[in-house]
Amino acid sequence: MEFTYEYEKPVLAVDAVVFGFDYGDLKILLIKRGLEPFIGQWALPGGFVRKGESPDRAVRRELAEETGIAQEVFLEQLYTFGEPDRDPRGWVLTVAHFALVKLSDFTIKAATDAKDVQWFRVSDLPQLAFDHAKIISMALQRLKGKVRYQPVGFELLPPQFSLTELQHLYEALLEQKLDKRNFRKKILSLGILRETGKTAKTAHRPAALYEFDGQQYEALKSRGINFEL
Amino acid sequence: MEFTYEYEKPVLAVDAVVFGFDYGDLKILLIKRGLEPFIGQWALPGGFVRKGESPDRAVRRELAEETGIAQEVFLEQLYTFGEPDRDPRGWVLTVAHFALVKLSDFTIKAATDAKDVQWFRVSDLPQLAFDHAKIISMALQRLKGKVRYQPVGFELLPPQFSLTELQHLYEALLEQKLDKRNFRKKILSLGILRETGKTAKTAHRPAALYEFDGQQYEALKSRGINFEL
DNA sequence: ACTGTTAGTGTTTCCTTTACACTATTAGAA
DNA sequence: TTCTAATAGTGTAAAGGAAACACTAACAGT
Repeated sequence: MEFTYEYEKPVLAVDAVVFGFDYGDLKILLIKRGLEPFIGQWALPGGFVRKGESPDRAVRRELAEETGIAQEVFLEQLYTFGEPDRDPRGWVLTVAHFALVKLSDFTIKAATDAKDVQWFRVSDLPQLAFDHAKIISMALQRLKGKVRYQPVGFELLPPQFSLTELQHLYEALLEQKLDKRNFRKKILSLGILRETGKTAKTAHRPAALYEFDGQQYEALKSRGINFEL
Repeated sequence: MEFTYEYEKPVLAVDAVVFGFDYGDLKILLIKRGLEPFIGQWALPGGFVRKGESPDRAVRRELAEETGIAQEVFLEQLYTFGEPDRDPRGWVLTVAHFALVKLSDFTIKAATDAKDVQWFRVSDLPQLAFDHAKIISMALQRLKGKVRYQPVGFELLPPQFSLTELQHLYEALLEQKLDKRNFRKKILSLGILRETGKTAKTAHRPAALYEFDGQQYEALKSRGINFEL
């Protein structure tokens, strides 16, 4: 650090807004703080970055430690919050991320250790520590924007799903009802879905289950889509 | 800093990718480094964040100091680069921003002090210090994406401009030729332009000059546009 | 077999996007 | 003063994509 010794340094933290989708509701994973400040309040999962670690790696480590999310998840940097007074402990900068997970993959700690890790409906969030409400609000805005030109929504669904489920997800993200026939036409025309042949078992007509065609999906993700409905 | 003393801290820097537009070319403002490391090489304007300062404020201060850009400019956070080995001095995190400026506003230091502050065509950049090439590449990608759903391009033009100039700008940003008639139809239909009545003076038929309708423009910026051409 | 419940399917209308070529206006030169 | 060079400015038709809309199909459970 030979050229920079004159500058004071901030503490570096990361946070993650983890989105999940369940029975028609968009949800966020929160943790009840066990330490001061804001002890007992709900907060985003996250923590301090260690030396030699990139923010990205730090988030993944924290997610694994705090919530049991170890597998590969969609993770993207959101924004860096650096207002000098955002943390009562002093100068703490946080690089906020947002993640999309398939709730089916893990009923995680949120089930076992259910007291301090919990899913909350986006429409029904508790009071939050720090400036985390602001972070969540920005994450939501970003997710809603993203959905229109990238097929990210799929990251939130189980490996196999019905078109109706997919439609409910988009309706939740876009906050509007969609026409069933137009939606199916559009989605199928993207060419990223494959029929599995399986059907859901229900007390009524069973829905055909679909899955992604990995390659097509990747191609489309980089090329971008125009998803206006 | 009572709860966090156990963590090593990074040095915090900011950088700005400043875009300008001039005679059909998209340009970026670079500074020749006067200090080690990378002395004598071109780099993005930027510097260290001081305690009590937000990254946003730090960028504006650095821009004023290093390039003379004092006025209000469009400035947005781009991405935070935190790879542990990105700076030979040690752990230096940078919050990169991108800015759009009207070249007409200031022939700034880039003219007077021309040796160490200079505009470079995006298509013709020199070798860059640190990971600044990567930062620029991301800024370009972001700008190109943004142009499609926000009328940001206007930030790069002088207060009054002809439709042809505007079209050239969009062609440079989107990297494709546009049809003149369709372009004009689309732009005018947005309702954010106002004819000034003035004309450019040239050696041929003079073009009508337009300016923005401030309110309409703001409304549209927040609502977003769908600018596909 | 009947009921309740959700899955699944096509067509028409409208609007937006695209493709396309000639006339108008000025400065400057002859 | 006329002519030339250079860019500004203008409309329409065809095609493609989005939007609106209602009924039949399949299953579980009674």
